[in-house]
Amino acid sequence: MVGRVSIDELGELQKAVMESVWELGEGTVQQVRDRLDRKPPPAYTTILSVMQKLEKAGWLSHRPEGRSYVYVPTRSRDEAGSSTLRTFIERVFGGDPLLLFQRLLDDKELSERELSEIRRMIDQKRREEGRHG
Amino acid sequence: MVGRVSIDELGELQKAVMESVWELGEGTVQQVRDRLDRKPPPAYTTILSVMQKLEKAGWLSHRPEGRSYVYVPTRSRDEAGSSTLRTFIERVFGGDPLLLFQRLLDDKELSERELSEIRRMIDQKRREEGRHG
DNA sequence: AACGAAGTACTACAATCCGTAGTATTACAC
DNA sequence: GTGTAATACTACGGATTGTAGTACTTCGTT
Repeated sequence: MVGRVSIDELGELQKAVMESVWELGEGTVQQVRDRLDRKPPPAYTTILSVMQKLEKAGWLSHRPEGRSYVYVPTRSRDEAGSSTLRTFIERVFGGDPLLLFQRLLDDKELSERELSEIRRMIDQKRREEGRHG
Repeated sequence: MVGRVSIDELGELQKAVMESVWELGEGTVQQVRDRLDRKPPPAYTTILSVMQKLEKAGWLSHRPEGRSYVYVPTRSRDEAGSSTLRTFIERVFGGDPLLLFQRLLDDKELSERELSEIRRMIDQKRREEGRHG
């Protein structure tokens, strides 16, 4: 089952672990465990298991360092967010990003500032692409 | 457990059933079953169970009509998409729609047409809100 | 060379969810 | 009343998640 591409297909703890690893850049089981602040801190082996499963699922890889393993995300938080967004648009909006955007506009209380910010982003993007039509 | 708000928290069959009901507007178990085209069509009672669970979870309601029940979505496809988007932005982008939008821009191969379409949507929205700044 | 500490590997298990459907029951048509 | 179609109720196997124990390895220290 190496195919969990989307962040929201992860369980709560799994997601929290991934967030920690992303924040840390990379980290050992201990470091991740310390960073999570959960009511009763999960056992070391719990976090270990979760991370091993995340590795099996393709979210993490590891390298030995000293006596322990340093776990590294296979994708940046951004990349993960991207595929998550992609599959989300696929699933919920039939693959059409414009539908998503329309819903975004209709739904959210976007301030005037945010609206102009979005326009600015678009113009920026246009400049990057070297087209001004 | 009445609180599954987001479409992507549904299972595959559950989602397919919801889509069918949305497409039909409303429908009986039979109608939904006929509309799904699955390799071996699931047993009538399977669809029935699924729909009963969906009702318990708040996605459907029903009214008696003739000998059977007509199931009705509690929310339109659009409304469901909206809450799904909301929870998605919450989960994946920390609640910031601009982050989502930025990722959308970075990610997707948006054509010039789509970009101007988006600008048009924004301007439209602005007019609706009666502000032009 | 033996011991202890720290870490990993492997295994397990309860809860929950999903798909799946059988069986029992009800209600209407004839 | 008999049969048919529908619903209600119950069950169950597989998967996933969180949870962690136990056993094994490895390295530093004595």
